[in-house]
Amino acid sequence: MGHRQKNLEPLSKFEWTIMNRIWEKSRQTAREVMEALPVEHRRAYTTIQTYLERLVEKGYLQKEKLGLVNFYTATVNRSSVVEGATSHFVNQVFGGSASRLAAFLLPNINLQPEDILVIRQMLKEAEDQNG
Amino acid sequence: MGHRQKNLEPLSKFEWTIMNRIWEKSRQTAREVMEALPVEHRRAYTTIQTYLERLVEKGYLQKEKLGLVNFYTATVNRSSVVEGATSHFVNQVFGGSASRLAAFLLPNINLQPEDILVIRQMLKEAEDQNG
DNA sequence: ACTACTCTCCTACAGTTGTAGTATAATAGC
DNA sequence: GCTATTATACTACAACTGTAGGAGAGTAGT
Repeated sequence: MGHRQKNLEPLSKFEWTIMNRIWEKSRQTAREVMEALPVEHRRAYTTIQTYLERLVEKGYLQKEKLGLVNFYTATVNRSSVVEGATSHFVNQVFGGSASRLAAFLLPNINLQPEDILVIRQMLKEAEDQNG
Repeated sequence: MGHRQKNLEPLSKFEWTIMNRIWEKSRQTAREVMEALPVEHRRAYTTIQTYLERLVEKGYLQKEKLGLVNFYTATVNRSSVVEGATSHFVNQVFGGSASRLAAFLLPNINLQPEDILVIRQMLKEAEDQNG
């Protein structure tokens, strides 16, 4: 499954929450991140700061100070991180077999008719590629 | 997506490794678990013991002492734990949308022709169920 | 100039995870 | 009966994760 350019420590639970926000909005301050969090993820302002700093140390974010305020931007793109996390998850839980994951998922989720169409289309493409 | 009967702490990385073995073989001793680990997961004997004890505390395993030796068995079945972990993962990484996960997976994995057949069949069933 | 606000930076601390040593008890071989 | 082996129970400890308080600096209002 593809590649990761850097060798970053995996994201923890709450770090994902933060990163998701930053990927969505690109340039963010601590306050902006904090205010965007849904109620169940509300934390003290300095807690958000701590996470942002740790994410800089881990190499996921870049910090830029404008005037008083720090602005944070992602240094890695979301899809490469998602890819790493997914393949790690598939290894851990499904012994590396993504089709076992698929087999598990499909009967358990509520697919909308349009999801089904999309997936059919992708299957077709996968098939054509393999000849 | 289904339900979990108990409210267990999530498994950590190495705990998954251990649990996978126990689910596969049912009743296991520390030594058996240890010897089954592939080279890259080799750990000291007492490390394995520590993990087994923690898994008992967390409620995933049950311990039974026969003579000197402790035997460990799973108290929860694999698929319910897998289900919990999968839905947690999907929430964290794909904002709760399993079809986004599917959309991500399909182009990135190498599906065998028979996997494709199986998935088509499951899609059909999903479709029939929704009417 | 004083006050209130808000930001950063530094420090702290408990819980979890990864890792294993040590003391002690039972057992098997000689 | 002594010795080597092996299992358990207990203890330890560093790194990482979740959480936040306090000190100090800049800024806006009065």
